Amino acid sequence: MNAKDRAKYQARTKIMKALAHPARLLIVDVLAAEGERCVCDLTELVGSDMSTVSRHLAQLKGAGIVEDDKRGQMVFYKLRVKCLTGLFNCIESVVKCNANHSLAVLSN
Amino acid sequence: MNAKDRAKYQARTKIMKALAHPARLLIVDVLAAEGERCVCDLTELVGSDMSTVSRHLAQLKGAGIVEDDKRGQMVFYKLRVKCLTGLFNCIESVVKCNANHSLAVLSN
DNA sequence: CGCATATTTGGCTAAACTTACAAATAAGCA
DNA sequence: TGCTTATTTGTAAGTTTAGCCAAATATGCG
Repeated sequence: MNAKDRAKYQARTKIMKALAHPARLLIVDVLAAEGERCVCDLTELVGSDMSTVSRHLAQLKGAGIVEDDKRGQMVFYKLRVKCLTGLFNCIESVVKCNANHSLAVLSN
Repeated sequence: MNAKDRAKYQARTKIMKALAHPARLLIVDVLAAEGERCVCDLTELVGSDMSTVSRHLAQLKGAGIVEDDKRGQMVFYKLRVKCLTGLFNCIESVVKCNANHSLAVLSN
């Protein structure tokens, strides 16, 4: 594999890693459904320390998934890309496929 | 957030984590393009120790993304789901969006 | 059976990730 | 300015992950 391909997979990996955490998936889900939210709202939603949530948001931002907008003393985050629906549909289909498979195994 | 939602995000996270590694993304890409491959082929492709590749494959299998089929002394892996294209399209659009943004920043 | 090949697993180390608390920064308001 | 609130950052501890080598397992073949 050449350097260009390696860079391609590294770039993809950064995005996948940013999404590979329950709190961050929850945040993305909420932002997709409801538009922008401040850190304080997301902190309450996630239920972790605000510093932890802030770091989760920094990671999503670093991957280019969200963008922030400071207004007054609050910082609002929103999605930067619109395609997340397709991505989650795929993940969900894997989840469902796994569930079906588990049921099939149980019924043997 | 209730227990059901928590389980939902945990299940999604498992799948995202399984895909959050350059070697595993490469493997999935190749399997999507070329169908099944044995561990030996994938080992050469990835360029790591066979034991490492075997563990990558185990993780993909554990997440329900691939399935294995032992024939003789070789084990063949193939994708278990077909939706990966949509998922990669999304990731790629984030990558491209990031690249465009970087260019825009550079040209300021 | 005895040997070679393909794959997985055990064990270990180094690196990365997650998290909370405390301290620093920034903005609004009296 | 001094105080309060919102957010980020420094730091440290605990957990997870990645990687390799060596050993175990499984299959095929003479």
